[in-house]
Parts: sequence; structure tokens; C-alpha cells
Amino acid sequence: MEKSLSLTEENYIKAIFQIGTTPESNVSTNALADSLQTKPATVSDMIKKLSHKKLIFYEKYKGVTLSASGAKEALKIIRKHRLWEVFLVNHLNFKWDQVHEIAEQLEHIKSSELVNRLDDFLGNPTIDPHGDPIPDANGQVQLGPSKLLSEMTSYENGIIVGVKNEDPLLLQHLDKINIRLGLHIEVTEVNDFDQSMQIKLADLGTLFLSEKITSQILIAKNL
Amino acid sequence: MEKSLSLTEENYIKAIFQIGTTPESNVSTNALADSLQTKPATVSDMIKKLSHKKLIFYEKYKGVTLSASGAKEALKIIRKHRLWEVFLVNHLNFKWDQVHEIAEQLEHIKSSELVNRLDDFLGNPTIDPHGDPIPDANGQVQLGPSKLLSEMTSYENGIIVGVKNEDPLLLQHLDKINIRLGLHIEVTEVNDFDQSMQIKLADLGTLFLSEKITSQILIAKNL
DNA sequence: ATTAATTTTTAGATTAGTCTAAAAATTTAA
DNA sequence: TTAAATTTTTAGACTAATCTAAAAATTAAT
Repeated sequence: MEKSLSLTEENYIKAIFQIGTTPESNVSTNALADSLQTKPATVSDMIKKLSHKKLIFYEKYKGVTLSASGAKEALKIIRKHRLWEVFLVNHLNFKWDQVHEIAEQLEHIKSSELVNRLDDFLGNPTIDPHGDPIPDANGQVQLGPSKLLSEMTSYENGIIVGVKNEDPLLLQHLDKINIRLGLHIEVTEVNDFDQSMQIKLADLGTLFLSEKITSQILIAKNL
Repeated sequence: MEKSLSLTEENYIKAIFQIGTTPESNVSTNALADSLQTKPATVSDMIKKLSHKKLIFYEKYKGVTLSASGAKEALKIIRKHRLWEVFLVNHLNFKWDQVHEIAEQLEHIKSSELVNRLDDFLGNPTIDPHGDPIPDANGQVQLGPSKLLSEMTSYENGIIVGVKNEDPLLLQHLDKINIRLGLHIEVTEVNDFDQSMQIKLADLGTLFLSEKITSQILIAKNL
């Protein structure tokens, strides 16, 4: 029985998972320090520790990659985070921009029994309130193909399935302009100069969106 | 804005609250060390720290008492603990002997918004699954008069309203012999030698209970 | 009322996680 | 391809929470 991870270790593992686009991509010391609001020297030390515990692969000056057991841990944390977000929004009536911070705490509660019962209580949801997929008890994620709204061209259409970022300011803004998951969307015009877009939202008329926003919205063909 | 307490500080404050029978009673260093599974030297250090933060009153060699702000913090933690226990039992189908350990973690989640919404979601319960009263958002507890089953004499009767201890082994045993909160109980015989008792349980016949058990069960006249 | 037993505190170390400052390695650019 | 800029690591120190061992104070007992 391996000893369970400290809160700090869990946060490092999660950050490595979330920064690395693919499981194989190396995550730099500075990127981690940035994401964890700490200093590179601190990260350097912690990397040695996690590497010693075989949770990550590490070569000096080359950045880190999660090992199989590290990735498994990361998925467990992410599963908990997203399930708690569903609970907060669906049962405690929080808005989608209010749940991230609380879920950051709840994701560290240790009890697989709890997580699995919560999962059942919630009806085994597959996505969280921001459209992010929820890993199952075995760490499997199923996500249909999706792309950023900013990568679409005129006349393309699809359904809003997620938001890349949990920044409350972004989420509140999307609320204000009536952008929600599940809505059908069609690109009517793309401005060559700044990549801003005009889009048509089912029933809700046209909207003008800057690239800052279109690059945060995920679109899929069918939900 | 005072900085929020560390997990360790919260656990000390809670232990002081729970050991001190009355708010004024002094709690000894050894009793705290015992309850927190730590060493008296460690407690001695932490006492200085909490005293410096004005959460407790402390005089060398005389033990400690909670200050007003310390008691307020303790009640906040206990409120969270008991609300989460209600959630675990009523909505996630945990048994009453399985929830203590998980609630020990959940009680440290920081968000008064969360606690209050949870309270509403649960229907503003006044007692937890073990019959302990749940403080309201202002830290007020309302509990009817109750006494230990072991303090009752022959022919006395009442309703089971609580269990003093959350030890899973005790709780599982009570389950096995069909003792649950809310049941009407009558003492039929008290053995002078060992204080063991014969009791009659509404509909469920007679039971024989040792003093070890009767001293853990709380009885009230009306619920 | 001394002595013995117990409780509490102090002194000095240890570990996890963090920091700053400086050195070393790598990458970028002239 | 060597110098400059950047990134990463090391060295040394700090804080919170803990420990053991020993000293000091209090309480109990003869």
C-alpha cells in the first residue's frame, strides 16, 4: 500500500497533467512554477521528490512527464473536481463561474467510496458544468472530437460543448451574452485582421466575439 | 480580515471545544495530546500560538479555555461536520458508522456560501445522524434536555435521541441490535452489581445492555 | 511538610514546503 | 560559433508542525 499523496503533491500532479497537452509532452519547470504560483526553485525540488516516487519522469533541464501511476492519480483528482462541480451547480444552485475555487478544495477529499457514491447520486454525468469530460472510476475519459471556435471558418456550424478556461470573469461574460453549453452556433463572418467573428446563435440572434473569447470556446458536430 | 485558520489549528480548536464540558472548563495539555494523537510538547507549543491569536485563554500549567472567537470557530467547524454527515447518510446512503472519518475531512472546506447552501439543500436539519445538534449559521445550538440511558432507573421511559460516541464498532453493534434514533425505550430492570440493564424497545421486544453501552446512549422525554 | 509522582514546559532536532541569491546548463542570436 | 539571454538547478535559510529528552512546576501521598 503506497502512502497517499500530500495536498501539494496532488496539486503538482494535476498541474503537470493539465499543462501537458499530450501525455508525452514535457512540462517545463517555469511553466509549472507559473501555474502553481510558486518559484522555479521550489518546483525543481518538488520535481525531484515526485520523480523519486515514480510519479513523473524527469531528466535534468528537460522538463517532466507523468508516469502511468502519475497520470492515474491526476485523473482521480480531476474526476473528483468535476463531479463536485456538478453537485455544486445541479444541487446547490451555484453558477458555473462560482464553483471552481470550492472544487479545488473538495477534489482533495480522500475516499473512493465517497466519489463513487457521489457519481451515482449525480446520475453518472459525463461532463462537468463547463463541458469538460468526467473520467470514470477507471480513469477513462470519453470525449467526442471538438475544436476551438477560433479555428472555424465562415458558414461552419456546430454545438457549444465546452469552455477551455474557468476564469469567473470569462464565464460571467458568456452568461451575459447568453452563451451556454448545448447551443447551436454558426459562424457568419471572420475578420481577417484580428480574427474576431460574427456568429449566429440559435434563436438568440447574432453576436460579435473577439478572438480572446472564440479561442476559449469548444465546438463539436454532435453532442 | 483575520487570516483563516490552518487545518491543524482548526483541529486543536475543535478538540478543545469537545473536551471542555462547559465553555469555562479548563482543558489540560495531556488531554489535548491524547485526543489529537500527538505529544504534550507539541500541544504546549500550539497552545502558545493559539493564545497569541486570542483564540484561547491560557495560563502556564493551568490548561486552556476557548475565547469567544475560538468558540465561534469551533461551532463553525462542528456545524460543517454535522451537515456533511447528514448529506452522506441521507443522500449518498452511507451508514451512520461510516461517515465520521469522511466528515473529518469535509469539515475543513472553506466557504460559508457552500455551508449555507448545503444546509438549505438538506432542509435545515437540527440533528446529525447520531442525534447531535447542528449549530445554525450564527452558531446557535438548540437541544432539548436529555440524559444518559445509564442514568435512568427501572420503569423510566423516553426516546433515544443520540449517541455520545462515533466509534464505528459501537454504531455497528447498535445497528445489529436494532437500536436507532427516535425509538421509544423503557427500562425494565437495572442490575445493581454491574449497572447492566434490561430494556423494552417499542415493538422490538426486550434487550439486555451492559453499562458500556447504556453510558453512550442519550434519552429525552419528547423529541 | 517533605518527598514522590505526574504534568507541563523548554531546548534542540527533524521534515515538508517554501523562499532568495547565485551558479550552471541550455537556448538564442549576433 | 562565441556571446548574450534564458532556464534550471543548487546552496542556504525560513516557517509550521512535529518529535525526544530533560528541566521545571504542580499535585498527590506518605
